[in-house]
Amino acid sequence: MKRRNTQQKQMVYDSVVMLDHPTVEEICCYLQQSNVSQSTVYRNLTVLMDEGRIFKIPIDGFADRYDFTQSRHYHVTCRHCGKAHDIDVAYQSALDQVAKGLDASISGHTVLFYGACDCCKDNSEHILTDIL
Amino acid sequence: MKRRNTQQKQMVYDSVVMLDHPTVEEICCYLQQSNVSQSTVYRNLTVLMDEGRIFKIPIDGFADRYDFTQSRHYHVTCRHCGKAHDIDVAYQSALDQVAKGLDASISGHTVLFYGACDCCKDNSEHILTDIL
DNA sequence: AACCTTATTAGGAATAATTCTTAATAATAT
DNA sequence: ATATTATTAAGAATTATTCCTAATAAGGTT
Repeated sequence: MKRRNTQQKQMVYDSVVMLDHPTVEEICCYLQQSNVSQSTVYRNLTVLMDEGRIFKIPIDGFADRYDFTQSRHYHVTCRHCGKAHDIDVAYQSALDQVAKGLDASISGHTVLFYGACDCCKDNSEHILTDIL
Repeated sequence: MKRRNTQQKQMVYDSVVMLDHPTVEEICCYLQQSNVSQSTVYRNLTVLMDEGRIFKIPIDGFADRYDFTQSRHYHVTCRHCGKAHDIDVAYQSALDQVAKGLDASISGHTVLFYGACDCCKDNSEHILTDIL
């Protein structure tokens, strides 16, 4: 089955790049004006992940988010707002080395930090009352 | 609101300890004979996470799994069978140090390795035909 | 440039996962 | 023992995701 380059697929990819670590809902909302259907968004997210052009960031208690593949980096996910933020950590290759020593054939790894992002840290009182 | 120590809550906790990184479904199945309802399982998993006694392992493409809090460790999640396996990695404190330097108040971190677990690596042909 | 072939789409139905609702129960304090 | 109220079972409701089908359009061929 040869893959086609459809406008919808490109728009889904573009929205992942354009929006900042969007959720499915945010992508759908953004593409709603372009008449891209919800199932098309889901399907193309899967396709783009298969192609390695994007990947998913699991967020505990909130909707998963998507990021496009550029330089390797990790993420902080915020317990208050559920957003993801890029961070650079020096240990990628060290952890790759660890992976080689494991009794499993590892194809990759990720590090997830969780806490309050810069934005929520400042307004933590306000945010907490919003949430609780 | 003061928390109670119910039999059901204890059974949910015990099943997370007893079963090996179970999914919600596996816990429900295990507790079915004890007449613990599904919503009680969900509710108590949330409660136990709030109390810090258990935590969730997100598994891409498969159901989330749960683990109980003991010594700090990371996990390998298998792309074939969706199971989680414990691993020890030397970088916990190094990554904690990284967290301190970040422009966010970090409360924790985790590392997720993904690939084929020992079991699936051996039977990868068989497993692949099962899946694809 | 018109024509095939067939992957992809829109739209909605179907399914699966999780949360919510309510009256009954049982854990804990008094 | 009794009272208070958090917790429960059961299932309804909601939400997220996948599946289905006829119509469309991408991209190769002439």
